[in-house]
Amino acid sequence: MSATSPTIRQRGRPSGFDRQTALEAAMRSFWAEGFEAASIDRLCRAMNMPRASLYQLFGDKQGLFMSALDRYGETRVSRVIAALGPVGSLAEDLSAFFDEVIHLATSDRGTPGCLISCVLADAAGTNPVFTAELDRRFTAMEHRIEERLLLARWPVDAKISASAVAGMIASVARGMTLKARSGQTADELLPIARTALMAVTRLADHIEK
Amino acid sequence: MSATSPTIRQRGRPSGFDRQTALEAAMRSFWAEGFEAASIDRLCRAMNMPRASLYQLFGDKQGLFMSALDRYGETRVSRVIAALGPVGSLAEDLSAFFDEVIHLATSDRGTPGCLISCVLADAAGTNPVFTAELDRRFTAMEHRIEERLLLARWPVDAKISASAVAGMIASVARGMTLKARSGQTADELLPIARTALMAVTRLADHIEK
DNA sequence: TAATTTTCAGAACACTCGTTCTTTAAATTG
DNA sequence: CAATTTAAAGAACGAGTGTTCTGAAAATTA
Repeated sequence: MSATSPTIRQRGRPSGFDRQTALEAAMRSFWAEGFEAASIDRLCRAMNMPRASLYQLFGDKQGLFMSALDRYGETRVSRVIAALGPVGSLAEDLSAFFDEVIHLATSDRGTPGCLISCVLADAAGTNPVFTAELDRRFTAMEHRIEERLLLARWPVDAKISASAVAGMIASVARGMTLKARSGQTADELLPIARTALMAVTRLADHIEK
Repeated sequence: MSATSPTIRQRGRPSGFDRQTALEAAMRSFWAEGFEAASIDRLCRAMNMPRASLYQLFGDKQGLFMSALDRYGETRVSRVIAALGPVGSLAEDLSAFFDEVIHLATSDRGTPGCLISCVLADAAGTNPVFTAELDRRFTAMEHRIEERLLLARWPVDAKISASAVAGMIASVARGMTLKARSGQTADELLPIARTALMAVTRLADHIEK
């Protein structure tokens, strides 16, 4: 064991909460209720964290939400991105991508839809910090998809550009999470994914320069 | 002039607001700020309507929001639906459909995105009334698109069903309104629409039973 | 003009909001 | 065992919430 081990005891009273567990709980609260509707009172209770610690760690409600978004990106969006591989063929990876999107938006009845597409998008209406954050996360996702398309030799000078196709794929995925928010199950979303996959495949087969 | 004309004067003091104008203002407030963030105080000011009249006419905040959704459907969604025609070919009508979606979500800087996809979807997270309303409006839109596809002789027994394609088209449209919420302009959304249109066209050309 | 009816303007209400502060509790250090 | 340090628990704060109530204002009817 190293002397500078990260598990050395702090000096004062040890905290009774785990930061990651607390952040997971906050993320889920925002996801279920929305940014405005999630109250600090309920957040503290769900996080098992006293108000003082919450404000010391995250600054304010907006800061907590941003941290919750980070955790969402690291634990949820990362799985969707990872499905893009490259693992198999483009079609196989896109299919896996959509499967992950559907799983993310429907697997937990308490948190339907997507934290970014359903909650952050609402909050982005008037808050410029959230608008920028939404744009950043949307753009990052599209770049990952575009990269995967280019890796599958999508012509850079095609009439329908890889970035446009990536934008369409991302739009379908987001639209599907909205449907999940309205109570649709995974089974009901699958046909949409299959259609989008088929459409992209057909597009790839008939690229005109 | 008929004796039972709808414009006969009321008995007491006339109201100083116009119901449709007020509802338009309420709709725009919710659209910009979200359901929770839009306060009754600001709503009354924007609607030029006293609190008492608001509560008498709409019951409560939720009732006002539902009425605002109705107006949104009648004045905004109706234009998108109308573009489906049938006016020209399927491709032409779908193109017009996407044009209307883009216009709806980007034409007014103060109300980016879509009231249903960006605001109602957030509120639907925990409120079952809103969940049901979101499902109803989503389903209605998809049925209209499916009807248009069937009118263009989309085979009822196709491997990729008309309802699945309609679901995909609606998903793309909704995903585009989310992008608009993040600040994207009409020009930036157009490639997504063009790609979706091309994809559906390719799909229609290669339907396997 | 007097009585009646409806609306208006805003005070009032009971809460809840996000945030800060104070006191007590629990750990380590010397 | 003190002294110190950190966290916990929750009271406190001012502002804002959705909603209801009250008295004055403005129209019509008789």
